[in-house]
Amino acid sequence: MDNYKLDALFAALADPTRRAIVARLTAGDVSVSALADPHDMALPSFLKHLSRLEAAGLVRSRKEGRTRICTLHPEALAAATTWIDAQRALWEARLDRMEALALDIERKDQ
Amino acid sequence: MDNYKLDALFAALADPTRRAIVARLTAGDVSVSALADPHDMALPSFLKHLSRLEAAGLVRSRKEGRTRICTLHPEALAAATTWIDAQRALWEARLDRMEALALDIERKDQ
DNA sequence: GTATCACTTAGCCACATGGATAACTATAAG
DNA sequence: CTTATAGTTATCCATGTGGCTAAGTGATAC
Repeated sequence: MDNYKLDALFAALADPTRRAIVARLTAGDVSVSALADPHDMALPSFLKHLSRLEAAGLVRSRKEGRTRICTLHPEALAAATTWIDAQRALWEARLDRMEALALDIERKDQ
Repeated sequence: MDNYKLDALFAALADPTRRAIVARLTAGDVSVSALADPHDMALPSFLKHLSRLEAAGLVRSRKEGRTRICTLHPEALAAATTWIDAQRALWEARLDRMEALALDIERKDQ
């Protein structure tokens, strides 16, 4: 459901810098420059990663004076796990059908 | 862990065509042309999507005569859910710490 | 009030990605 | 043995992405 959201979400997670940002934010809110510090990268480059996370709904931020504080919104991850779990369920359903069929054939063979 | 795998995996899932391929394959193995049929796209373009799924370990394929049969390998999805679950766990741990701290302060105030 | 700090915006560049066509290979089918 | 089928390979193109520098803005600090 809502394909474009999954696009943005999975794409946001498909980069080590952005995953590191998410991981860092699980420990609490952080300013942009503190978030950027461990990443060997110019600020504008780093900001692009942040905006992609915001676009995906994973991070929100508020301005406090001249600094911007970022907050994680882990609920956004649910869309990803929901999709993945749905695929696993379909796969299991298929295995169950195959097993049922196998039993059926076995029964008829006797 | 194994960052480059997560890169490929999340990137593979960040496209509606590729997610549709995965969903289709949960129902059983399919030849390339049958897989491609519902997608309004030239075969070579479609094949690129397939190769990205194979590169991510989500799909494998074998050749039977002149046709190629694709199989889903849903175990590959585990890397994604493991990472996501780890983030959720970190987030919960943080909430717990905050709650403990709040109780502590409350106690001292009395 | 001037310097500094913490972003922000604008623009540039190399390379990746998603799409296409055209031409090729290998296995059936007739 | 010729034709059709099912992929495959090689190129090409437009756009997106991840990085950069340079210059701007607005809030603090001195």
